[in-house]
Amino acid sequence: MATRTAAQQRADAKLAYDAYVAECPTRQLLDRISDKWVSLLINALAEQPQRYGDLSRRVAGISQKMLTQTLRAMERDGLVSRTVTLAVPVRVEYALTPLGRGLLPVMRAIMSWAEANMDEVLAARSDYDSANGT
Amino acid sequence: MATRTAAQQRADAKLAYDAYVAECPTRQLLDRISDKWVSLLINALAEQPQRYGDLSRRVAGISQKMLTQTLRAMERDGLVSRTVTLAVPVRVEYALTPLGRGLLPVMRAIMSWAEANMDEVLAARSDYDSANGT
DNA sequence: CGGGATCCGTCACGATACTG
DNA sequence: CAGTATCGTGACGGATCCCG
Repeated sequence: MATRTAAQQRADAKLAYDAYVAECPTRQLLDRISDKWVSLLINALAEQPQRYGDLSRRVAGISQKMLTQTLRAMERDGLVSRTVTLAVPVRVEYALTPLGRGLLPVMRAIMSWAEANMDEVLAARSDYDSANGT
Repeated sequence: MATRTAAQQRADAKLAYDAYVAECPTRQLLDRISDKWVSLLINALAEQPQRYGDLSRRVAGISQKMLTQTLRAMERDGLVSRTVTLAVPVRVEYALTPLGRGLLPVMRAIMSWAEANMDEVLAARSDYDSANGT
């Protein structure tokens, strides 16, 4: 329970002391989209609707906790749908909603940029590192 | 020193256990871009080059620690430049590099999507919340 | 003074174990 | 198979101090 509550109170706190957020509510959404796991999950689900275990393997680095937590948050925001098929092994399938699917072009744009400029970033990175010794 | 080291070891650890990352190095970049503060700072710096204190006020919710840390990471990746003008009060100005400026269209796309679909997300959110009671 | 490093408390995260 | 509960670590925010 502490998980979502914590995220919530951070958002609330921000709204309280950050006028910039208040006059531009899209910051909340940008925060949600700018989540590491959200972007990965959206891309994963873009290929096809997938089950919990599939996503767990597809994204690989994610823990069950964060997978559940992120999936819940995305479901709450209407980005993904959660379909439970009651069977002997319970089957839960996650899929992108039309709303979530609308994020795909944006995600693809990010991926494209990353692919195109990866080497430049790597160069800058090693450059910076060599300048700082360690 | 623990700051950059931490970010480093996370990246290293990921490369070690995540095969999906290995075959698609753009994931590292997506991680960097998908950072909450990075996106806000890019947007802030897009308007104009700004000093440390300006950014601190502009982004508001950010702590000095995270501001410095994120700025360093972005500088390392060649997204921003750090110019120190030696004067009585030291003047440090941060600006987007051409590489970082290339991220602007993507960021603007995200912002546009957020603006366009904000109400839908909010609706889904309250819908979900009312279904869950608390 | 402005820029930033350091210390500390807290909370979010990751790994593991357990349940329906 | 899909999740929840528990626990340890470390990342983050806040305050303080330092340096040019």
